[in-house]
Amino acid sequence: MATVFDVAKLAGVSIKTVSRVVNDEPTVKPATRHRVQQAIEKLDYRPHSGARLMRSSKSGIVGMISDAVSSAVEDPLNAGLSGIHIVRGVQEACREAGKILMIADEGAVDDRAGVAKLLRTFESHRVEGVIYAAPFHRQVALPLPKGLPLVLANCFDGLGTPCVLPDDAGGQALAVEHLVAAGHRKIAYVGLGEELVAGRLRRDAFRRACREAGLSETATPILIGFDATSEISLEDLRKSLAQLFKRTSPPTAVCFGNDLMAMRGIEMFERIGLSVPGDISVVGYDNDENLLRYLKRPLTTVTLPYREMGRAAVDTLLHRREPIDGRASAASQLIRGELVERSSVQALTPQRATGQAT
Amino acid sequence: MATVFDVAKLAGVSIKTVSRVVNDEPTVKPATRHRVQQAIEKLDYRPHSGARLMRSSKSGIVGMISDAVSSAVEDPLNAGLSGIHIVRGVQEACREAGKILMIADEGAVDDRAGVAKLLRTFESHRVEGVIYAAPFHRQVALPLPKGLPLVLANCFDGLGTPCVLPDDAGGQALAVEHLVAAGHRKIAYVGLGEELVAGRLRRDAFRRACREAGLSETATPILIGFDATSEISLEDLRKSLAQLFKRTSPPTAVCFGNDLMAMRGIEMFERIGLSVPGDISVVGYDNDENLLRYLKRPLTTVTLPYREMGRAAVDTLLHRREPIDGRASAASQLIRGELVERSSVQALTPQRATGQAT
DNA sequence: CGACAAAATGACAACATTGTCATTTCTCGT
DNA sequence: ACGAGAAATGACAATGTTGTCATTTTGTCG
Repeated sequence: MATVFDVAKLAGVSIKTVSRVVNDEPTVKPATRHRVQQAIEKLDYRPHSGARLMRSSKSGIVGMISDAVSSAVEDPLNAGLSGIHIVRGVQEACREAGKILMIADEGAVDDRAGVAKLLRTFESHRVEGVIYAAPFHRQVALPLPKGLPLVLANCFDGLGTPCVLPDDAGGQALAVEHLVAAGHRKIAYVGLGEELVAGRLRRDAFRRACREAGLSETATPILIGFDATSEISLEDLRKSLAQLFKRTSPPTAVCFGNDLMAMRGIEMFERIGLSVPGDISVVGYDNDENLLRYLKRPLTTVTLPYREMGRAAVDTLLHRREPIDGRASAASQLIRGELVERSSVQALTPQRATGQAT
Repeated sequence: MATVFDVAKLAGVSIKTVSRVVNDEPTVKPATRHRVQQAIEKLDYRPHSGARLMRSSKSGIVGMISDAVSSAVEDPLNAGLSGIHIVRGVQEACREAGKILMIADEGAVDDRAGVAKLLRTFESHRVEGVIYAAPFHRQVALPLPKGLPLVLANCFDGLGTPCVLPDDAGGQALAVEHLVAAGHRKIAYVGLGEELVAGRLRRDAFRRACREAGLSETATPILIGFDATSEISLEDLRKSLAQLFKRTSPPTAVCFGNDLMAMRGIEMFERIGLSVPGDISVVGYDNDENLLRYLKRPLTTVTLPYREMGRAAVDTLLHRREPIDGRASAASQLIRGELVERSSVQALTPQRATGQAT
């Protein structure tokens, strides 16, 4: 393969001038530049990124650790496509920043030794930074790389490593506010397990938003701890829902922990003769388009802003926003997801809403 | 960052010995090896891949061009997850071969200039080869890289570039054979558009398999040209199906062009009072697990072996199987998908099967 | 114990590029 | 036409590693 020397000789210039042309430096006469470009073309010259890296120590490569692809394939039921969306955001942002992305997907993001090994590989390639993406909002304990910027996406450690997280609390509040604005005063919450960070955050946010809207705890019952991928758990949910709607004054709306759960919930409602949104309004969470495309009833839901999170992670990595006050100030970054209105929420007529509430 | 020199000094050996330890060469005394490893550990030394590449010209990197991630995110309706599965296969195989995978996803795999640019980038990084994956079985016209092995996955050019393709014909035959073995003698085919390579291959294979099973063309009607993501097309399909089942002797089974179409078809059958598989047996194509998880009725279908194709592509790239006879002999490689039996096909009792056929 | 082969280690060049700094070539204003 | 300053170009070192070949150390056998 041709080198700068070959190009220089053919163009009748020094190797340094070739380097200047290749790197788009301004101090080259147009005529010279053109001659060099011709020579490059003719010889099919490609700059040797290795040699380049040795001098400049700017690899232009960003590393990413994610199990998005492997779990989308190997565990489609649980994983969904969340990780893919984060990867996409990272890809986009990298492209815009002119960086090349190197993704390591070993399937086992939890394996500390495995992650350490990946980090070592990345260090060998002198990547400019690493993004670690978790499949769901959680705490992690990673081996921290020595001289390598690291940004966590969809997860956090307790150690001040910069991270980008979904604003679960803000999103859940959005859902409640939307329902309240539509006139609902009796809203049930059917949530994820307590063991999930998102489960805890959203439940608390639901509670707080209801309180702020002046809804009593009796009017806003909380059912929690369901796993929509487990048949047993769904059976539990069925029973709980049945009981809930046996009340004298049942909810007019339900916030579900995620879209899959909302989908299962809607199926249950329809089976017991409740129509959505006629009899009961429903709000999901995640805005999982891959799931929603199969739903007959378009679901109003809150977006989990994975793609934006990926973008934000790259942004944080490359522009390394300086802490404005204090050092850990910008370490954790919340990304707010928006509410997507579809047709699973009905606006109650004021009379009916107040009529039932009073 | 520490270099071989630092390590050598600390361990009291020459840089060459350090290199030997790093590269696991056998001619190092255990004691020396240990000393060097200690030094490496202590200094947090990471071999500089750039410098390494300069000498050895073995980058250990495989390049891949795919729009899997971008289209899974941006166009979930059409794209599905096919590309993701290919990527997964490639990832796996790369890992097993100790190679690092560099994925370029610019979203526009059709853009020749864009692809050319990506190839240039890969060449700069001295990747050991490039895999180009198409989102569906098709012909492509790529700018061919000069000194870089290229393998096509899920696509082919007419120029003898090595490629890995799904065995659409073999798969469709499998479906027909399965139905015939279950006693079906009147089988309809509801297929993809003619403009698709897979559509043509599968239709022809269906025709051939039926002929080989001794089924007449009247008993095996072919309806073709539907697009399950288009409402208009689905309406057409509805009409065509209605007409088909008005016959005096309607089919007892239907092969659909893909799983999504099968899903829509089943919905239509149920609407007109036909139960699956009681009244009508159904076979899909693709084995798209991401879709199938939402189906109530488990669908018997033929796997599109994307993952295996990814693996095979890497295999071809790295081991570069020598042509056994002739030069283009191994250029095109067909990967057979298996039939996955679920519960959408009913075995007809022999009496009934023959009774209706005669 | 000495000789000789084998094993272990080392010295040094080469790889392809960019940074530093020096040198040459223009461009103007007089 | 000349000189000053700016613009363009070039010479050469430096980067961190591995390949080549030389040298030293170790082990073995008579």
